Amino acid sequence: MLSGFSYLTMMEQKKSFVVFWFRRDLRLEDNSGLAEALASGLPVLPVFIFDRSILDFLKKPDDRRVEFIHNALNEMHRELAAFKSGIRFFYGQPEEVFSELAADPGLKGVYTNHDYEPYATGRDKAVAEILGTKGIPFRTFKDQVIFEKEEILSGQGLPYTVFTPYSKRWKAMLRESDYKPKTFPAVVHWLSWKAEPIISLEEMGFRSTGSEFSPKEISTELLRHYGERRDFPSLPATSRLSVHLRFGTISIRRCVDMGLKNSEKWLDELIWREFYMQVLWNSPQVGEGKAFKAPYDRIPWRNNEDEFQRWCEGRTGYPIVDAGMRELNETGFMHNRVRMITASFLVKHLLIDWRWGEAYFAEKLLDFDLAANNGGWQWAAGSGCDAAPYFRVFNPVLQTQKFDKELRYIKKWVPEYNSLSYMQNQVVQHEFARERVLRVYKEALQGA
DNA sequence: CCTGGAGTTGTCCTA
DNA sequence: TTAGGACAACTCCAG
Repeated sequence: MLSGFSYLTMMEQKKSFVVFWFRRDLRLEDNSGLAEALASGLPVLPVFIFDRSILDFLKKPDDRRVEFIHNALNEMHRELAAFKSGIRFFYGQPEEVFSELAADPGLKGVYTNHDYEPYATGRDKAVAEILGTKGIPFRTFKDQVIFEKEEILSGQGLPYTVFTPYSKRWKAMLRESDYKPKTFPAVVHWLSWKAEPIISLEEMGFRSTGSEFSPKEISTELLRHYGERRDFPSLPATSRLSVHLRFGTISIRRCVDMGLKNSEKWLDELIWREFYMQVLWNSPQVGEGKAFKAPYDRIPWRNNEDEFQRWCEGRTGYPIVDAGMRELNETGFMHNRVRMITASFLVKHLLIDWRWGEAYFAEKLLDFDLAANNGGWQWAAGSGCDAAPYFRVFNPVLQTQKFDKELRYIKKWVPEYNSLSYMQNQVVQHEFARERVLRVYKEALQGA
């Protein structure tokens, strides 16, 4: 669906312009590629493509992520109206879109930010080739991370596979680098054109869920207490910025600045994000269903469908596990501590393949990010890069005593936690499951 | 090449 | 009641 494009072609034929292509960087401020496009001196036409090959893959019409993206774009679209401009929206395949765009002799370049996932790199390569045949430069920039790809290497020149030395090196490099916000030139030229309203969710087969999105402000007060409060799921003590970092509605440079000033612990979380991104970049097989540590692919998973269903729906009979799954199902978010508990439970207590859990989280999480989700699941399963040792089995009861002693979180999501029928219906007994997983892992990994 | 310290988030048993 | 070690070695990484 490329309608409306011919108007632009006719109007702009005489005039040179460049395109800025938004993807995971849905903001106008401190946006590397956008700042570069504006610095080109030519009028900038902002473009967004609702990518059919991604949208057609999504299962449900009420997808919170599509709605989030839609909202973020609409906001920028309205801001750009003040400049008599707006985002040019497309609904289709990126290759098709750029074949059409490249037909305009006025197009002098396409600017965008680096996107590191396997699908994205393939897509960008194809787009670069299409543009290349017309002699149109495709210029891409680092924006969503401080350090990317192979910028952080060990003394042996290899990518790190252990977090702590990686983070030390990351912090040392930060001290010598310029991570300041990318500012616009004094005079900016947006392409002036008669922009149309954003394509509706309904036109693309989606509908609004009415979800409320977390604010993208960071409270310095929250960050100052982050280290000591972040593990308690009943407290509003985490930043809730994961979704904004996922879609680029907030700048990583601004976050790092806040972390440096207010919370080393939170800064570490931002470094974890980059750590897992570089793991995926340097070991792309982890994104294709492979265990980072190959011997872990020998584990004979039980993969009981009924038990998996109970885990998905929050009916395991373990209140802290069920609370987490219900929070996820109802809101598209789950507190970090509870992500670990639910993941450990699926993999260790139920002996279900971590890929099943990874796929379920991928479908449900508003802040879903391939690198972080895969890294987290492989960490929980023990199969990952810098994984938890396999004999570390979370005890749901002890975790509750430590992190939800007053049962506030549990009562919110599992009000029937105290009923006899609920308590008598545990999917598996902890002691039994613990001994079973230790035995199965040990046997599978023997001689590895 | 060698050396040695260290490794996100835990649990359980023993003394 | 509480502190310490086992759990499993292994590999990473800096010096």
